[in-house]
Amino acid sequence: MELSPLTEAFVLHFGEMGSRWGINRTVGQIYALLYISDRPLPADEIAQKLDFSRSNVSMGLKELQSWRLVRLQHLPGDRREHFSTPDDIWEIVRTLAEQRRRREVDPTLSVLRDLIVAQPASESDKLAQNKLREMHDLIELLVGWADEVSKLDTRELVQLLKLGSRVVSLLELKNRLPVLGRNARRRAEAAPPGDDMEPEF
Amino acid sequence: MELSPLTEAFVLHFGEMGSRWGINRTVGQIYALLYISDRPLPADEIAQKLDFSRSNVSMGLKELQSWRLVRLQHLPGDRREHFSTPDDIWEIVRTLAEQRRRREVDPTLSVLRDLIVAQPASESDKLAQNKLREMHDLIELLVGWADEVSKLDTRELVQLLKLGSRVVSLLELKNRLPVLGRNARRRAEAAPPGDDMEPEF
DNA sequence: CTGTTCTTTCAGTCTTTTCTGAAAGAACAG
DNA sequence: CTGTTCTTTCAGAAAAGACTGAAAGAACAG
Repeated sequence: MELSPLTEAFVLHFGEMGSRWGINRTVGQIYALLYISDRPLPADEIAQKLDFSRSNVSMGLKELQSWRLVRLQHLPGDRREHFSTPDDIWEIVRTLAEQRRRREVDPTLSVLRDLIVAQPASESDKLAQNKLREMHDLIELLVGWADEVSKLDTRELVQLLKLGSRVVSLLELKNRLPVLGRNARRRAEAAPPGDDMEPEF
Repeated sequence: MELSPLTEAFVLHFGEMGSRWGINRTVGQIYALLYISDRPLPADEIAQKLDFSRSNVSMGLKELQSWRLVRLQHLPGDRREHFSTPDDIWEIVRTLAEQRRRREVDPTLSVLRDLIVAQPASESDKLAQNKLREMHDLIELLVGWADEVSKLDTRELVQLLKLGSRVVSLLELKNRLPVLGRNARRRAEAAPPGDDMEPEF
């Protein structure tokens, strides 16, 4: 591996973490290298820097492309394909969330729904179905939230995250002054129609 | 596997998902079985139901205990140890988040910090350090947020999640009427000291 | 076309991880 | 103590997953 010690440390750690999150070590290292590089890299250079076979890199890049995590581009005067990560790290997070959802969360919700509506074969199946419903509702709540906030632009999202749990006191303010809250919200830009509070708030 | 079709389907899917999230399939299945069961199960019963060796179950339970995801209890008149998951699914989510953070996120932040303060060996190391700083700050923002909201009780948390991105309009209301917002917030219970808005809001 | 350069595929090998059975250890009832 | 029941450990077997080299495929310049 012919990398600066800094890059090497990052790449190795990231590969390790990847394998703990269900991503193969090689793929994690390739991604880390692309992320930390200041320019798009061609596959043969990745292979050489990480000391993997060229074919392994090809497969890793294929995997990363299927996750939409890397961009392919051609540089003038070079026939090779060059790969890079998005410049905006928030875009990476959004992509990751979106893909995990599509690949793992949605299929899980679908399985849970099927099992919840299935005819229970016993009393204990009925109890089990209650548990599954609880899990289903929780996951749906979380992905619903994720959907909502992923619509925000980065500035708003950061603001929201920085506010953290203190947002709850805003909520309480709103509950205490419902009329003011509503009117003010009507004035807010970008409020889509049908966006009213749910009854329980 | 001597399980009702419903349980079997759930256990198999959960095992599959586990392996995509860096959790071994067996461990995922054991957890799924404990979750869906309406009573604590002893290890030998798990082994028999899932058709694993008794020793495999022992190792799986050890793993789950190290994640604090299962509870061990003794039933009167039975010498065997019985295992169960918490009744409150939100507690499971909190534990999972806490443990992943302790095991993966914190070590990553620590590596990133080390690399960011290291002496760069080149111009390109300096650029790399900027990228690492960006990643570090993003992760810190996310875990800071997670810390904050995990302090909320379940009712508040659900309320917040249901509100989704609409919370942004509350934020905007607050920005527009800062004095009112502040006064109202002072009145809110459970507002810890030093809880003022950051200057940028 | 032809030759060159780059990319992908895949069968087989190698590595890592998971799983098992056997044996040792622990807890306790009698 | 002793025997019984339950649990853990661990070396090796089995399975899964990752990686490679060789060969085929694709893109294009001349």
